[in-house]
Amino acid sequence: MLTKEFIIQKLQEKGLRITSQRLAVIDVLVGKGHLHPGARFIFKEAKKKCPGLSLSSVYANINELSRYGIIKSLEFDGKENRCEGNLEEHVNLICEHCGKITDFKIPVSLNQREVAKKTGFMITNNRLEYYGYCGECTKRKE
Amino acid sequence: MLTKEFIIQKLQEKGLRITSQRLAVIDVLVGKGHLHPGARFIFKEAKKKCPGLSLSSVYANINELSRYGIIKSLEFDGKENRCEGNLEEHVNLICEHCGKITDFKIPVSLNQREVAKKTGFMITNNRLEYYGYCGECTKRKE
DNA sequence: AGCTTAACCGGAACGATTCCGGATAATTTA
DNA sequence: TAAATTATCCGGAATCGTTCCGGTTAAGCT
Repeated sequence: MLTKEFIIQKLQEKGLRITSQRLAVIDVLVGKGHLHPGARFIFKEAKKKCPGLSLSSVYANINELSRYGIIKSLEFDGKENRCEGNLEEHVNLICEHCGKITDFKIPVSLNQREVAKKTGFMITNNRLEYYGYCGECTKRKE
Repeated sequence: MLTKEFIIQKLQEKGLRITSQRLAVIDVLVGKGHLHPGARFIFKEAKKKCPGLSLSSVYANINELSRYGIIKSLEFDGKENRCEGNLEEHVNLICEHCGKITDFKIPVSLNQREVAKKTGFMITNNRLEYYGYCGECTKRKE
């Protein structure tokens, strides 16, 4: 699981500064109950701890964390991007109704070597998503 | 494989009109050698056969075809969306260097019932992507 | 405490997509 | 095969998330 301490350590290794804005953003990213937050949500939440925070700084921080492989940024049809801290191979279950994103560990993962052998394609990253309706929204529908 | 005739038949079933603009767009979508075209590419190509074509019509057609499940629209980080006609479950191998998208049949697919049983999530659609470098771009790099 | 410069801010710019209202043409009906 | 209906088209304006910019602030080193 992604922790504040881990991120701070990583940032210091890279020589990046630990600013109050950055800490506020990180707090939201590692905060419980709100996995996969979008930029607007991070902005709104982080502003509580850091009132002067600007939206551009939120984006700058997301990009920086993403560049160093600390988080991953997922983007969706027109909608805003969502951040994710779980870097293990998994499938994202995305609810079309409420937007909630749940991680699902893959039982069998695609063999990257097999792909490389058959196609010559060298895999560096992945994005696996199933769209549909989460348990709660399925119940509510009935 | 997606054919022009198949699409036209589907459209007629749904009571949609067969216009010259629509045909030009479909021609690009089913055209050989250019799988996964983006809106701008479709616009540019389709304009050759239908000079008066507008970009908004291209988008309208993509949306219509997508709404009826004839094609799928994939979108990427800031970049433009890409259309795909292969609706069977597969992984898209996306080259970070040249942007080429190759389909890769999945040997073992995730069991949807298993997901539903464990999480209550009802899958309706999926998006499976591996990012990296295609064979040609890997060679070129060396 | 002073220096360097990464990080910040606000607002303007960007780019893909959508929305609009009037014009056009595909299809149906007589 | 002409008239009627209305889906589709067009061009341009609007939208919206994200990025870029130039000037300012403050983190971290000496």
